[in-house]
Amino acid sequence: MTTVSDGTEMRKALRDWNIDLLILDIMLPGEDGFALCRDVRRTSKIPIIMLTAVGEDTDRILGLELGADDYLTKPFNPRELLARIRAIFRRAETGTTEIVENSSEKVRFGNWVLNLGSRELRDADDVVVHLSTGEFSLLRALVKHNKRPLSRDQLVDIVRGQSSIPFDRSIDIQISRLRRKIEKDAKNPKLIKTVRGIGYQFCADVSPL
Amino acid sequence: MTTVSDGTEMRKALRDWNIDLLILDIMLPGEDGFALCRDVRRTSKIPIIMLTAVGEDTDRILGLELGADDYLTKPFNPRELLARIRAIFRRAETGTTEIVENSSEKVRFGNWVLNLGSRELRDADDVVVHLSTGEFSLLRALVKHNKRPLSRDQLVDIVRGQSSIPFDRSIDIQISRLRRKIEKDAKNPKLIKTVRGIGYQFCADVSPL
DNA sequence: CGCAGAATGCTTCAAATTGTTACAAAAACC
DNA sequence: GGTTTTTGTAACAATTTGAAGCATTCTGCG
Repeated sequence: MTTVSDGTEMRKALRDWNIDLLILDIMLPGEDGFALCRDVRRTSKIPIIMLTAVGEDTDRILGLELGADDYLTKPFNPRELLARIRAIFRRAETGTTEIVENSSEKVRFGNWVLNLGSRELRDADDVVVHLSTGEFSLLRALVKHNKRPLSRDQLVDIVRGQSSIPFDRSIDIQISRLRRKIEKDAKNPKLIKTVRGIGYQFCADVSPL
Repeated sequence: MTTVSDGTEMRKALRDWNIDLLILDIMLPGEDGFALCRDVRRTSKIPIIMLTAVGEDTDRILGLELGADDYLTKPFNPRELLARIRAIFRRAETGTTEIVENSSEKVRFGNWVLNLGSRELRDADDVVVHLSTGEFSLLRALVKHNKRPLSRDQLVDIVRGQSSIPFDRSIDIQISRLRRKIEKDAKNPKLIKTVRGIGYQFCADVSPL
């Protein structure tokens, strides 16, 4: 669970983490909840629960019209919140792609098995391929955000925990080194594809093991 | 059970002990419970129960938003506290990594058995490998915080009970000596891995015996 | 098509970080 | 007191990483 205090932080969190659900208070400093809700909806189908003040019927209606999936009146019963969250996920059972869960220790993709606990990458013959700390972090980030393009900024932020300076090409070099290790043909990458103008994207199917 | 009286002590306890569950009073000297809760959540998935004053609904909501798993209103019934603790552990049944319990005397990892009481390390043939005091402390710290990276500062603090002076490399040498004793191939460590820029991480599966 | 400009790939190299050896100080032991 | 063990310091070796810079690929346009 990530808690942020304004729209800017929210966008950053949505970008850097795999957020499954958004709970949005209407009363916020800076941009209000409605604006954020509409904004998120433009780019994402992530479930949104809006928190409204007591009995503001118009607020609820507006929120739902702007794309919220549910609303809750403050003060609310946590059990009710949990119930609504479960309900939303039941409802959205269909098209989710979040295969990689935080809890799963090993994941498989292509002919590789990546052990997230022991930081080991093994090929089909169970032979360990050594990854440096940076290579492992980068691969973990890509695998975790499987099938969605990540910008260099995002990757630097995830791997190094700081935002990148302009003209920073370090990620490109790490990608290059990683490809050399995990791609059959580094010239024709099948796992880590370049999304020109955006960044990189992990393309293989990732399944927990 | 460990009881501490402020945030600083809490962080120290969380770092130096294997805490399974945190009960956090909102009313605290210094940093308040919310700040601590959010802070803990940034680095840990440890279950948190917050203690709130009577009927402060907003407190409850805020606590849950900041990552608490449950709340309890003061004054509370001890039975209820127990029930909620059990519920949380049931709920979290899935992805817990805290295999090493405080109570277990011996642990196994790789081909080794470490007796935490008698401070003896034995190999698969039951032969004792002698560890110095420092080596044992370091190994115990790593095993206890199994699968999470520990900074040099943390390790020095745990092993020597004082914070390190800058440019202190003593931990690196101790790690090197420990690896020479417990790793099959000290050049390719499987048990104690380096996390560049962070510290060291114990990677093997640890199970109580 | 061919070209210019931009984005990306990748080699080389130096800086930063970590690993390890040798030796001395400190502590423990007898 | 003398000896052994343990631990830290200094120095050097090995590894990892990012910057510089050139090569290559892609895109839009004449």
